[in-house]
Amino acid sequence: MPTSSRFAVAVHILTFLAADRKRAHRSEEIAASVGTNPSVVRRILGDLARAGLTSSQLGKGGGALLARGPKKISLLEVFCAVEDQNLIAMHRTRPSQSCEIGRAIQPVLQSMAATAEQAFFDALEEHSLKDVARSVKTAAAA
Amino acid sequence: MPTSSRFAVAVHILTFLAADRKRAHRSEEIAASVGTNPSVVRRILGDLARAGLTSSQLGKGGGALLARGPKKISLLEVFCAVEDQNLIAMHRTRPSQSCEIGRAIQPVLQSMAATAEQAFFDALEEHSLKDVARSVKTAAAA
DNA sequence: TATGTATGTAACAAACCTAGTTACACATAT
DNA sequence: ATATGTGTAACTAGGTTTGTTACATACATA
Repeated sequence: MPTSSRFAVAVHILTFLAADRKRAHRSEEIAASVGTNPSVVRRILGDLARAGLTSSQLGKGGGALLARGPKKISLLEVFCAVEDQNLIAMHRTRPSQSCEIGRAIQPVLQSMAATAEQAFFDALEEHSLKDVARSVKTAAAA
Repeated sequence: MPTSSRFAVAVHILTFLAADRKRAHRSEEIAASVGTNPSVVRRILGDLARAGLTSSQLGKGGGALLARGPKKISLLEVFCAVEDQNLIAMHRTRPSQSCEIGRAIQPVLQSMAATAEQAFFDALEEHSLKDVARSVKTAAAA
């Protein structure tokens, strides 16, 4: 169950920045494209900056900039910057420790979940922001 | 972000059933192992039964049973039975349709998300309930 | 240096989802 | 008939996400 849309918004923001790297873009400008509030954009830009994917300039003419070329930004990096990396959650309550299954199930599940999560991450790593930007441009031209 | 623990609970329930297929197990008995309320177990058993993974018997001596051998139940089936299959959510609000990026980003993202989700599913499919049951038994013996 | 601009972040509300709880109708074995 | 156990609805409490507002701070520029 996908509860957060932060990854989608983050990729949108980065694609927006990638489309014109000549100047900084204000959160207000980006928010208009995303269809949300500038503050929401700044919140996510905060995560992206902390992950080293963007930088920001204050004051007049300021805004957000891509910190490196879109070819060098993978979707995995974006995902890790803004989303919880646990795709599979364990029990909310602790299983009975007096039951053999209750005692042993979580580590077993964790390790199997880890292989699936790793496969997911590996696939995300295959796509770069450049790929997204290119596909968007192609779709827009059609 | 993993908001639901249904998959973990479902696997726990099925592992419990797999450990003793000779008789039906009551939701109360299973709930004690999981550490939750019998009604929560019955709710998830309902999903599992709808997916054809378990069956239930009413009345005295009743309870839940595995509908087939644990070797023939993959974790992917369990996941699909109880969880939303979209690991990556799109924007909550609709992006600006007057912006090229806003118009094109979602299908592009969807298709890239689909490859990552597929990789996740493929990995889950590699593990059967039997694998889980075996690992749990091994861990319990140690 | 003063001014205007844009960010970063906190605080709060609204909407939504999950899991726990209770209750009860219905099916089934004995 | 009776006791047992499921299936499901309804409700609550708790947590999370996003939208919104507000404001201190940093920076460019005149």
